[in-house]
Amino acid sequence: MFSIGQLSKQSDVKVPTIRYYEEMGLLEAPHRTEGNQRRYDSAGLERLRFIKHARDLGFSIEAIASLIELQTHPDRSCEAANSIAVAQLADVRARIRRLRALEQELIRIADGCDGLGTSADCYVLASLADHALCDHDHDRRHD
Amino acid sequence: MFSIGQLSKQSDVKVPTIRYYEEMGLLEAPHRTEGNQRRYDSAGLERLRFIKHARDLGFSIEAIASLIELQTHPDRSCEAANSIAVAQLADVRARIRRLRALEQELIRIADGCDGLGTSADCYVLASLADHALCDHDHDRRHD
DNA sequence: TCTAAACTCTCTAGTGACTAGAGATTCAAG
DNA sequence: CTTGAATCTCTAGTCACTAGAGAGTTTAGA
Repeated sequence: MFSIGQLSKQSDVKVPTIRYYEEMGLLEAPHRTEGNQRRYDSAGLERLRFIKHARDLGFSIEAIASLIELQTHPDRSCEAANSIAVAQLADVRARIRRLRALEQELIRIADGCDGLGTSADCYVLASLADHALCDHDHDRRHD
Repeated sequence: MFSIGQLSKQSDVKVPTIRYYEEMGLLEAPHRTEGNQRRYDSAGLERLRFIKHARDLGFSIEAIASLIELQTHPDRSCEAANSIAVAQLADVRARIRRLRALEQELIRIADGCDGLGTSADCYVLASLADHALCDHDHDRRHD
């Protein structure tokens, strides 16, 4: 039996975050002591590690909830799990593409300025002021 | 003279976002009509485009505030502007690195599952449950 | 057994950069 | 002068936490 603090250490998830996951329905509410403190068993730890790993891979809480749903029904098809993973991969790849475009743009901007002049003729500031100095458009939504 | 709606169209920034930028101190509070509506001049539009462009490049509101500070003091050294841009570039590159690691991991996970089996022996779920199936560690903070 | 330190409880509020909506007012076109 | 679109302020919601207050509980040592 673990206290929430012990669970936190074993899983590398902070205590308030564990309570948050419980509130979000990702973690089952564990037993309580007479004094109302949470006590977890190893199943709880396993579940938390699953959540942590999925969060580290960038899955949303919602996606994780779906994955857990599947996990608790071993007889179901894993089609849904597969498509969640594939969607996550596509999302990561789209972010990488956008960030690479930003990287190019920022290289151009940063290289144009050595930081030695005055801000009146700073290429960084000029580039931001005048979109025409850009090579191409850039969208938002890169994070 | 533009209304906030016209400014919005010219800049491709939504109306509530313009008001938000004003509240955050990025945009000067413009003149008002007798009926209390905002009226902007072309300087306001220019400023807003600067902000939009910087946001598109991923600069934080705080970083943009610093850049604007510099912009309004043309005699100052642009060292700070340069280092903000360089820091932003470093940040983008760090994110790309993390996302690439995630991409590899997700490829491995998604490839291990064709979606045809049951969730009991789904490689996606197994991978998430058992961190040992991973090639390496992955951090959070990728977005 | 007592005490003190460490831990845990619930609750509220804050983060960043917006977005959504209510309800009231103002503007511009016909 | 009317009507409909635009604008105003204000509050609350988003996501995934994080921080802090103030009260109660557990545990290790004396």
